[in-house]
Amino acid sequence: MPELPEVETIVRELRPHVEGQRVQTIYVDRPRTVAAPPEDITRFVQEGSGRRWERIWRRGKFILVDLDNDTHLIVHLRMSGRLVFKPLGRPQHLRARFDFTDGSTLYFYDPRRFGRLWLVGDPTPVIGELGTEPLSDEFTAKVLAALLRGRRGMLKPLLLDQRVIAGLGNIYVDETLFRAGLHPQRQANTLSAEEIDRLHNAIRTVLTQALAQHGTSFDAVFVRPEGELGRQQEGLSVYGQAGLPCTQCGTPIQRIVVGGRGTHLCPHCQAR
DNA sequence: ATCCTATCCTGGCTGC
DNA sequence: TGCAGCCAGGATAGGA
Repeated sequence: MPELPEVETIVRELRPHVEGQRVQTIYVDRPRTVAAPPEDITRFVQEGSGRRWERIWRRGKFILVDLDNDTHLIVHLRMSGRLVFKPLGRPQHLRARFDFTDGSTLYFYDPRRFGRLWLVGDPTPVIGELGTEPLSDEFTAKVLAALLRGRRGMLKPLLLDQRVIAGLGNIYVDETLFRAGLHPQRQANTLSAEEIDRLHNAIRTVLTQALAQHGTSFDAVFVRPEGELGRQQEGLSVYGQAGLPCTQCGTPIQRIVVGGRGTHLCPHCQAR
């Protein structure tokens, strides 16, 4: 499940190989894979072919490629998408392929078919609603406090909302709340200044540590572009640890459902 | 604003 | 061993 650290890892590792490259041919498996132009493989292939990839970057969990004609290729991996330089998936899971003029190829695999590709003139309609970048300098405790103000819903669904903070997913929200010592079902606007500070700190620390480990390859869903795995799965405190003793206090880690999402927590360290 | 449910999908697991 | 059924999960849409 690629979240911010995984997507950032992918972008960093793709960058030296794809920036400056020109696309010769594109293959797309089925109309559904193309979000824009809507389900139009022909136009996607036509307009994307021959273009030079000027710059690759990330916003939230979206991967963006600025093309030489002022258009943009956008990729979202959703649940199970991967971008790799060598065939690293079952052939029937191949959703798209970009062949560059130097002979190299970028493969887009996605078993669950939730991932999407866009080719747009203006990326704003795709990424315009996204909230703050949690690792940017703009994301301060004060900004977080403002985001929590007036929110009467639960903390976890709020942190998962990409319009509020862009890039957190199920794994890192659970890890963040554990680190901050906060219960996922806490009402968001009831946090003290000290708790907001802890939460702000936890978000940045958890994401930074995961990034340093090149992401989490939990059940090997996430694979880096050259085939390596991330290492953060070894550093998880609560996600996927149900029944195991908490690293802080020994209490068994609990799994509950919050907002329809599997949620992992230590009932002692994260009291209500 | 918030919550809940459904939808999209398939691999992998559970239980019989 | 085989098979049916269920579930995870990012994002979005629709209804309450």
